[in-house]
Amino acid sequence: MKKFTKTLIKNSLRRIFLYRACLNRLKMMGMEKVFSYTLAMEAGVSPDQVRKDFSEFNIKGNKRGGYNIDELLEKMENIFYKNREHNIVLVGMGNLGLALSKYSRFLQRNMNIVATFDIDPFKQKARTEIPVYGMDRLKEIIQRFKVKVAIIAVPEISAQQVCDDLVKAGVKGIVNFAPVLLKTPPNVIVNNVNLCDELESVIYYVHHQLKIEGLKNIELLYGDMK
Amino acid sequence: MKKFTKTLIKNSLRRIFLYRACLNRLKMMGMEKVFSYTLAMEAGVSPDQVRKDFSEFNIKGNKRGGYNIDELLEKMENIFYKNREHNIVLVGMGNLGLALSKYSRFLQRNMNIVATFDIDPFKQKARTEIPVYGMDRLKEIIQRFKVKVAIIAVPEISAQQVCDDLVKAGVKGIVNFAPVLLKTPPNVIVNNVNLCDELESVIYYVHHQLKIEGLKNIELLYGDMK
DNA sequence: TACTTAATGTGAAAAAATTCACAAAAACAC
DNA sequence: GTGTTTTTGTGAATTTTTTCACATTAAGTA
Ligand SMILES: NC(=O)c1ccc[n+]([C@@H]2O[C@H](COP(=O)([O-])OP(=O)(O)OC[C@H]3O[C@@H](n4cnc5c(N)ncnc54)[C@H](O)[C@@H]3O)[C@@H](O)[C@H]2O)c1
Ligand SMILES: NC(=O)c1ccc[n+]([C@@H]2O[C@H](COP(=O)([O-])OP(=O)(O)OC[C@H]3O[C@@H](n4cnc5c(N)ncnc54)[C@H](O)[C@@H]3O)[C@@H](O)[C@H]2O)c1
Repeated sequence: MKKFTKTLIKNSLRRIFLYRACLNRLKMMGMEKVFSYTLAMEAGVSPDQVRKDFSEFNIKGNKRGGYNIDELLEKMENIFYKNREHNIVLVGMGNLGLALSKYSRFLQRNMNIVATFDIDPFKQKARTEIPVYGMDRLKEIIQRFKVKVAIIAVPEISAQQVCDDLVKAGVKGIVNFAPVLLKTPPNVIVNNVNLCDELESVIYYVHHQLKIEGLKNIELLYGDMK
Repeated sequence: MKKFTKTLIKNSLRRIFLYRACLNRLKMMGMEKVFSYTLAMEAGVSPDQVRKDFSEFNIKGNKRGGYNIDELLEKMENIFYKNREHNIVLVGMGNLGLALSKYSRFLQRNMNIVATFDIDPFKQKARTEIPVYGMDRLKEIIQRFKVKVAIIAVPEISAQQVCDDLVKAGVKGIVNFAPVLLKTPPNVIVNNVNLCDELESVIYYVHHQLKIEGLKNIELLYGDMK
């Protein structure tokens, strides 16, 4: 039986995002070029991995000269279709939605939240500059702005309904913050962000690490018994 | 050269979180047991994968009888050390920090934000019930509550400094929302959550999908030319 | 110009993750 | 109780990802 999944995000693409973040930082620090070694150090991967990833996306550098940071960044922007503007909508203007709507980095990266929606659009209107609409205008506005990607920040219980409405209105990609797995047609991409899981996975590793450290201490006490 | 990374989160563990979310939902829908097939459908993976993952974490079911949902959930809680309470701190009470501090699901899952910190602790004090302290009390409170895990929601520019302070105070795991890669000693786990990247990766896939669909249409127009 | 050095880029090898395939166990049927 | 069916659990096979290794290229040097 084949996999059912459709939300898989390739490791190499994930790392391209990572490299870009590193490059931006290195650039800010005044650097103009990098070697795979430098970037690898910065990103926490191996230099081979960096070169292999670049190879996959057909990014070329200069033999012995490394990579020009600006050129790299530009190539990456192309990968992300960054030249174009992307219109986004956000559904659910509660605590999280409000924070996201104020997040300026989205715009810095050409992702423009053109409208937000809430079942109760009057609640947050005063606290934000982005328009807040009722759900009845979802389809109209998504189509007007040719929106293809949406953020869901409504309670768990409403998420699937909102998702269905978005898909009906023509949305093809969703970042979902509600802790449910959304059901969508196969041509609609969903990226679930589950902050509880992120926190819990850290707790998991911390406890394991502590356990391992504890065991090491025991070993130190009793010596190597192998 | 070996990898430098230390923030890798194993796929199988990620999926255990996924399975738990699915199981909770299935339970809510009134189900009491599942087969690997059912859970796989729900989680969007293959049944083999489910069984293999369970095998890795030494979770056993009943031949021909599938798995009892409650037992599964309990075993998973053990994996996550869920029986214990986990004290967490949150640094940075801006837009995102405020939303996170109000997120009730953390507590539902035994993760208790015992205190929050901000360079300007008076700003948000009125808007939240969790105490907001100045950075001068970080070490004291972390040690008093035996906090091992922290959330960073401060601006990019301050994140490394805050991270260093947390590590000095004894924190062993960090969920970082600032879009920078933090440098930590090897025994400190960092999980970076980059919401821009999550959004951009969806945009990437949507555009590729659209491109592929476009190509398919061209193929349909011209027939199979192989 | 020729020689040395330092980096990339990519097939090949190794490792890791996933899928296959089937023996073993349990439930059910008669 | 015997036979059939269904599902688990896990080694083996396969696929994917990562790492290795080195030929290739460019820069520096004398
Ligand atoms: N607050 C956080 O920090 C946080 C963190 C991670 C995940 N989440 C998740 O994000 C979602 C929102 O969390 P929140 O804390 O902002 O909750 P919230 O209750 O503050 O906000 C939810 C908003 O959605 C609106 N809403 C409800 N039903 C709707 C519908 N059918 N259509 C349109 N809008 C609707 C509500 O009016 C409200 O404004 C939840 O699923 C939550 O689990 C929140
Ligand atoms: N707002 C969002 O939705 C969002 C989304 C993704 C990521 N982020 C990231 O999360 C971080 C916070 O975002 P925000 O929108 O909440 O920003 P914000 O400016 O609203 O909040 C930052 C808070 O950190 C505090 N702070 C600044 N320096 C500090 C220091 N040295 N020690 C302690 N506290 C300090 C400030 O007083 C402020 O309250 C940023 O790094 C941002 O990139 C935010």
